[in-house]
Amino acid sequence: MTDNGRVPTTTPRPHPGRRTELLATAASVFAEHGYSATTVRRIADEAGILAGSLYYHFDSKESMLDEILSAFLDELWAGYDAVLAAGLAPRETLRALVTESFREIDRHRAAVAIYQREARHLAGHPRFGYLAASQERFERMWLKVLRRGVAEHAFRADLDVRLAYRFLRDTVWVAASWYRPDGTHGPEEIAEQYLSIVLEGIALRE
Amino acid sequence: MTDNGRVPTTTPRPHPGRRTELLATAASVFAEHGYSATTVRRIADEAGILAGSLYYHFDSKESMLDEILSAFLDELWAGYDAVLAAGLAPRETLRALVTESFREIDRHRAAVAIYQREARHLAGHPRFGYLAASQERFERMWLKVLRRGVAEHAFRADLDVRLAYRFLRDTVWVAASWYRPDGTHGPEEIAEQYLSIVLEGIALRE
Amino acid sequence: MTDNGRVPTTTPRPHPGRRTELLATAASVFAEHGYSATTVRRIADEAGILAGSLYYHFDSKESMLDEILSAFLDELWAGYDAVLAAGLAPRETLRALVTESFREIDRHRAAVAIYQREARHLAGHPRFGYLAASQERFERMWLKVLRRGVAEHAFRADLDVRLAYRFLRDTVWVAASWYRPDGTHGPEEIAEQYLSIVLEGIALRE
Amino acid sequence: MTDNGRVPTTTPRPHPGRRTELLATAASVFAEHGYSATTVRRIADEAGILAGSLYYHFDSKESMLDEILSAFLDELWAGYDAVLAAGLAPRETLRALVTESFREIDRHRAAVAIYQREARHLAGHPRFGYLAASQERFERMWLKVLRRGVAEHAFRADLDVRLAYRFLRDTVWVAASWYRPDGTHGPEEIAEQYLSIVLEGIALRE
DNA sequence: AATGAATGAGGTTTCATTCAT
DNA sequence: TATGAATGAAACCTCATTCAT
Repeated sequence: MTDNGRVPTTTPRPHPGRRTELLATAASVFAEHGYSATTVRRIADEAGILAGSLYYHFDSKESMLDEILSAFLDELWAGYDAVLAAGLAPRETLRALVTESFREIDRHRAAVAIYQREARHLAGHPRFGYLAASQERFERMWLKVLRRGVAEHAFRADLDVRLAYRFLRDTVWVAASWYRPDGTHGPEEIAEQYLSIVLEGIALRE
Repeated sequence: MTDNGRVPTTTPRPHPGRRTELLATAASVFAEHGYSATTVRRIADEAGILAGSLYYHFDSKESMLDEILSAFLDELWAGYDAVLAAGLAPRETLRALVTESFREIDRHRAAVAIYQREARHLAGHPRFGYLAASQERFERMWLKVLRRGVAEHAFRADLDVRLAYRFLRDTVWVAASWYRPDGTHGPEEIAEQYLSIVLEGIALRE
Repeated sequence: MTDNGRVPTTTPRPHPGRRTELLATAASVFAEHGYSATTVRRIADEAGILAGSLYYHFDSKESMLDEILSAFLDELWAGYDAVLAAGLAPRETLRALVTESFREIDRHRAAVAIYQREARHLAGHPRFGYLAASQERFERMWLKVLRRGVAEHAFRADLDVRLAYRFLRDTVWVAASWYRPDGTHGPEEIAEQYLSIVLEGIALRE
Repeated sequence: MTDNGRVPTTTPRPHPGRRTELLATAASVFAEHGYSATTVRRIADEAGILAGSLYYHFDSKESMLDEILSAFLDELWAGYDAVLAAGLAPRETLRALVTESFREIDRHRAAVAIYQREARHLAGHPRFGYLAASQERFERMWLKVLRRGVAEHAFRADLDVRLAYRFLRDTVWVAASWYRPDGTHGPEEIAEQYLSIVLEGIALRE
């Protein structure tokens, strides 16, 4: 057990299946080129097999996407739920949620990048209805935290909570597009710096 | 009304630019569905012509994308250059750059959205080398402003300028994905609220 | 009147029409790239107009080809008929026919090249039935000359006339693909050298 | 009949080369209709598959052409090189080269016909640079043989070697357009008759 | 005579998917 | 599990042709 609970995803575990490896490959290609610009053949090439062989493991290209996104969201919400269940004060809740988000980026960078790029467009399809549901839940969660924070004088009274919500949402997830974990900073450190800007601003206080 | 039979120039001239119209159509479809998921036929449908007819005006789907992005970047940099030429103090420069960015989002929402989604992926292609160039110039510009601001005590001394740069960059452009100008707030007002968060933070100051 | 009756085709006569100029342009493009690889736009470009404008002058691309080929064949047969009407001996008839052929190559190089390339393929189409007719007439003409020449001891008794016919036919017309009149030799001189090889062979006689 | 259940190897093996079959089909269609008038669908029809299926085997229509021509030229030069390596006298070298050429026509009729029709036009494209190279090598080879023949009194002293070269070149290859091997004469016999005309001429010797 | 814009048919190519082996 | 070959739909693009101006 490591002290931060991180398990590098590159370690191939005993063998929960070729599927998992292939999904990781698919996710990384989707993340790099976008879902619709990614050909099934490209994924197969990257995995060292032929395109047709993927269909032994998956129904379709879409179902790979589906598995990637739903697995990611499941984990994400498990993390969020744990935070929310802790019953912290607004400011601490916000810190914990942001930190948890950066941990998810660290673990599922590819999935987060795919989510960022494709969610709006996919949310319309019935198969991906859970994306829209998740977005709404996400929004409710943040608005609630922010409103409580304003009410309890943790956040500025003049805060436009809807704007702040979008600000936080974008700010956090877009990081997936540049954050590379090989660096010296772990997700918690990055989160800390983000929070410093979000909470205190960049201007010098007089 | 004129005595030489010429129609007043305010009347829509023979075609100040069918191209321009078609590019706007293309941009809005690219923005909505993503470049590679957009079919040329969809653009044509939206424009009320047949798919093949687009090729009277453009070489290829890719060249439409190219024109959209390069026209946008040209305008964007014209705006930025005007701001930089004004020689304002760091804090005011930052305000002006952010405000200018929101104005560009207002004018070229589709182009900005496309840029957001596709730039990283495109920057590799030789044809889109100017995207990479623009990104570097963008980074240099922001880092310079932020560093000067720290040096001149406009911004916090402990600011991680690289992180703040990414923060600003993402924060500003991602707004293109949700900002809708039909609302009551113009780009300047949105910019003002963003700046308030970025500069002062969301936490209540004691 | 020149002493060989040649009129350079590049001289634009008083104005028998834009048609003639355009046909010359079309012929040269067809000759260079082949009929089906030639686009109507290419012809128009070469002529300095837009593709659609060609249709003011011609019904179709095919009708341009038709005019080019039929004009060529008309002139060719006028020349051959004059030779045949002269009632020369076989050997002199052959010389005259070959010489006349080289003159036609000189005047209608493009048309000859087109004919070479496309005749076999076109002869099937009803519209180009005259090509097949011309080919048959051509064959009959040559076989007659050769047979008479054998009978009258002008040509070798062991000559395979069908093979010799093909040999002559190919040999003469293929010259259109390399013969360039800018050189120092006129068509009559080239013909003379060809005839020397055809009649006497290249081997040294002991 | 074998005791290990394996089908005797004379039975069409799994696929010694579907590619090769398809190339033969493509070559025959290209030869008949010309490269650019040939549709990929026509080739596929002739092969009994769908047009798209060709792209499992080949990159493009152009790459089929490329393979056909380069395979042909490789074989052709292997044959010529064997002849040249034999170190025969000029007259015998010429006989052997012409005979070898007719053998190639016999084996690769389609490729030769395509070469005849398209080489000049293609030699410009970078991809087909080897065509130009081959043409130059061809020319050097023939000029050398002819010049040696003149010097060694095998051929007429007054021979215009450049003209004779073109004459031979055209004469030999154009035969591909009419020569059909189903006939009673093999390529060697046709070559013999050609050589008789080329060497001795058609005129009766007094 | 010529332009500018479009049509519509059809061409080449791509690609997710299938399936016998 | 995976391959090799193919399908079939649809994508991008080309091009001869039309037509109002």
